[in-house]
Amino acid sequence: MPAYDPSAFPPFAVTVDLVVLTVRRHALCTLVVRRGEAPYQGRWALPGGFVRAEEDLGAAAARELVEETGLCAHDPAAPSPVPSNGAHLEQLATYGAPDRDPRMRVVSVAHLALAPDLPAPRAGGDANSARWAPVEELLGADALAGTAGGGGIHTGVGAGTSAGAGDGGEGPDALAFDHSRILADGVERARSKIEYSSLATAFCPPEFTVGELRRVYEAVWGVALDPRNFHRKVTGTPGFLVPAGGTTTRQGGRPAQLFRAGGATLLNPPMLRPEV
Amino acid sequence: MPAYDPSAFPPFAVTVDLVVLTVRRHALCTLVVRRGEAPYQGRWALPGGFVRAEEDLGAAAARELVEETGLCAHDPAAPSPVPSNGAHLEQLATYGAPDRDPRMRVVSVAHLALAPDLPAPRAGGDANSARWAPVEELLGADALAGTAGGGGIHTGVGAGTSAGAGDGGEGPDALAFDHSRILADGVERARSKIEYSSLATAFCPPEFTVGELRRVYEAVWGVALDPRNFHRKVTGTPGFLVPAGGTTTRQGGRPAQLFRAGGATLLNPPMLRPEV
DNA sequence: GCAATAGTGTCTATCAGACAATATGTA
DNA sequence: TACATATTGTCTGATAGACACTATTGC
Repeated sequence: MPAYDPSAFPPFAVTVDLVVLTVRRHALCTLVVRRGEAPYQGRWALPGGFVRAEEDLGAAAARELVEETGLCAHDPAAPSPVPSNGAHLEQLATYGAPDRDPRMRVVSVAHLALAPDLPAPRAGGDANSARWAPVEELLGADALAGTAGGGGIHTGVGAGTSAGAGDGGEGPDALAFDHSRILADGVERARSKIEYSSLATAFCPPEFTVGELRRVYEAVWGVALDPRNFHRKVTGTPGFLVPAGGTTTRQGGRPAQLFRAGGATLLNPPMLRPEV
Repeated sequence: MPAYDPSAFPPFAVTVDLVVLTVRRHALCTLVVRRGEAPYQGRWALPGGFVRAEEDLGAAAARELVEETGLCAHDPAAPSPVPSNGAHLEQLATYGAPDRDPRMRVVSVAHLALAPDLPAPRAGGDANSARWAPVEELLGADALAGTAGGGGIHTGVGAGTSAGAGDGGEGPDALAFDHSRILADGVERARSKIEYSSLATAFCPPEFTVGELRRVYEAVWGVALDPRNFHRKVTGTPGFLVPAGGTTTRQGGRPAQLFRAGGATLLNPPMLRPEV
């Protein structure tokens, strides 16, 4: 089989970037690393790196994830009996505007990872070069208000994906490259996907309480939910939660039942995100 | 600004592939072209091509779309008063398994296009090299049954996106490369997105009747819907449909009111897809 | 008249949203 | 005791699903 004529197509570099989300102290946070070199030297950016020559895109994202956080990616396609540990990892979208990297033509396949609250990040041991940043701080309050950008619900990355600057503003605190837009798209994906899937459990430890799960929804959506209706909804949806047996008082107050994520991945009918 | 050291990263070719969907004779159909060269010579494949050196990903997809169908892509991000003509175009997912093309490392950014029923395709004038193929014929009946594959609702392209063979079988009628999987992902995206958005109107001409819109839903979902409840739902959702003024009898029977797509893009509450 | 489609009215079961009271821990 | 959280019950409004009938065209 002859190879392509190399002059027939332009060469690209392909990278993966990671939107790693977690819930810390009632706030949705994402992992950012400080850039050590130009361009955007000293600015915060999403973690990422080059895809290797014989490496699958998902494998590259999983490798970057373990390098940055120590988290083992949990492949939702693989038949694993229980979400052992590991984070949820899925492809988000691909960003390839010609001028998104001033050095050369780079196409980045962004991935979205959801993880339980973690110890402080360790980026090569340098404590000052990686941190969990509240999403609100990076994107501005308008991003919390809901479907602000053109994103709409779900993965609706329209043709505008590669269009210009991000929603998160262009100030000196904005993320490097087009990472503000990537982050905004990832956050919107997470917000919409917890509506109709059991993905919110990916933010929780293996065993968790109904209240902890509710606080995940409240942090991701930025709203307050009625504890009674929430309890009725999640315990009444077949396959969403299965009792783990024990109780815990780690949240204070009356002991709460512990649950594990059930086998159901799709919620029907979905959780309803309050209007505004 | 120094360029990267070329030895620091492997070279990739980047392509766009198109899942162009339409509704023809009560069936969901997709555009396929016959391959003229190895590999997979003579097999049907999704249309696509290389991204040019200074070209945005969405622009490359729009260019391929107009080349293959003559359709002008309608950018949902642009503030156009009315969906003039043109098809809906959005990014779908990216496929980059190392062995997906035996000749070299190719990463393909798949896009999804939705269009009204069109005249027969014209692929360079060769009538025998392009056609509208019923999706059911390409993917098998199981794909019509609903959320068969690992896809789940929405764009939930999990980490399994780049995993091996497609759902559509490996028989001699299967599409080239991993295009069966790409098609399956695109179909699932369309099926889920018409639930909660007004995207079904992208399958209709600029002016259409409630019955025509209902037949779009029935073709895409592969189910029968109650005409009365459907009529109540779509006419009762603010901003979904606006009366165009006239009537038509092109479907036979009593004249039906004509509508245009309203400004609303998100449907709240969504259309409910019947449970199998 | 017959066939085909369009359009409307009603009943019911289900469910989301709004509300308060009690239970059981820790400080 | 004071406090914090968990857990359960009820009412009401909105709506999806099921169902039958009339309206208006072309043949």
